[in-house]
Amino acid sequence: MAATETLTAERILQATEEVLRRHGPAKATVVDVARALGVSHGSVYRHFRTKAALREAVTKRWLDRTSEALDGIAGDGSRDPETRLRDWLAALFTAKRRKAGDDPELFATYSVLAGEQVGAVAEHIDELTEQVTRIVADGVAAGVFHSEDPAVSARAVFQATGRFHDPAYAGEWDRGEADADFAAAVDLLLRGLRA
Amino acid sequence: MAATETLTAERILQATEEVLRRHGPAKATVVDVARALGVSHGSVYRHFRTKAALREAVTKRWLDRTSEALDGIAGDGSRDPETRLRDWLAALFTAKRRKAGDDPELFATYSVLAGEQVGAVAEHIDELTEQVTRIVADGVAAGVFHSEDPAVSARAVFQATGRFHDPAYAGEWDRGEADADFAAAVDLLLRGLRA
DNA sequence: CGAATGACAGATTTCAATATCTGTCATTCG
DNA sequence: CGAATGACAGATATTGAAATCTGTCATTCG
Repeated sequence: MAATETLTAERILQATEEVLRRHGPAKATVVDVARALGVSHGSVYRHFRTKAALREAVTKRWLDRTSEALDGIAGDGSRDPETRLRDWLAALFTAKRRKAGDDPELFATYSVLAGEQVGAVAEHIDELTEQVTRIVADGVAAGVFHSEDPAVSARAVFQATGRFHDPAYAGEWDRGEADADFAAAVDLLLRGLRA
Repeated sequence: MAATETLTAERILQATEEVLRRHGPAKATVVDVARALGVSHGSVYRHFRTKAALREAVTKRWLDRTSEALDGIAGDGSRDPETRLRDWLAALFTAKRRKAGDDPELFATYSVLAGEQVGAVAEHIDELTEQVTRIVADGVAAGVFHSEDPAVSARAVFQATGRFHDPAYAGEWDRGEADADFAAAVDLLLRGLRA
């Protein structure tokens, strides 16, 4: 964190993540971030108008990491839609479960941030739902799925699997039934989608 | 609340509900309950060993009211299983939404209690899932549903509709999309269940 | 001149003293 | 005699004064 480098939004975001990791969401202050960077807090306010804006930017970053990883699966037109949807849902569940399990405190921290940044989360969910819509639409085009409206079906699939990606349920992802429940949910939903 | 009546568990539960309604979950104390009844708090402890036990009893009562209302629909063998399942899910959603909308503070209070009483909630969920299992099993018997294991399918249906009954989502039940989302979810799940 | 500072007002958080609560039990009451 | 009480120890919650934080802006620095 050499104070010699120019102060950029990017460096501030990195420092903010570090402070959040160390202090948690409640105790992470703008002053802490400035301290970590060796600058005055006034300088941070030059790049982010408010603390909320800074938190939102950090949250967006974190959410985007998930979206990008899944986009590859959703966009892979070479594989059949049913497998792709199964893989996509499994990848989402696995990624969330891993994050929650590996570093529960950091996951909890970001869950709190997500709760604050309703707008950013809504956008993220829209992105993910859009990915599912693409898979469903491909399936309809290929004649393997039935759907009046792929966007509506995708939304239903995404919401119905909420238990396996919504942080509110993170506590249940460790329990033994989780995998069986997930398999049952996916099987039922895919039966519902099949032409 | 005449102090002349004998002190029964039932009277204590009624007083506790009243105190919870007035003070909310954080500020409702055993001393408050005793005060409301015009007795010493020691007397309350004669009927409930701990404050947690008292809260659990109140929570169970509240949860049971929901279960009973739905049991009638689940058990009505005269109607076809698909309609029954649709009605059951709609009744659950409507009941929850009405409670949350009519008296948001009381609903929030009971949601907090439910969060404390994980055991009681688990039992309640088992009861509800059992009701769905009955409907699914009837459907399989009648040849209108397909399911390897009605209990597993019922669990999947119940969990997949969590967004429409889990208090964690109460904030979204008012939003305009809720009804369309619910309809889409139920349609997709029923397509998945049909033989 | 634009980037960074730090003093400032008002809002929020922390902390320690104080008050209240939980759960027990020897005693009282009817 | 069984039901109810209230004093008590330890745990928890409330309170208000002091410390810290947020966001602004006139001033300094390079």
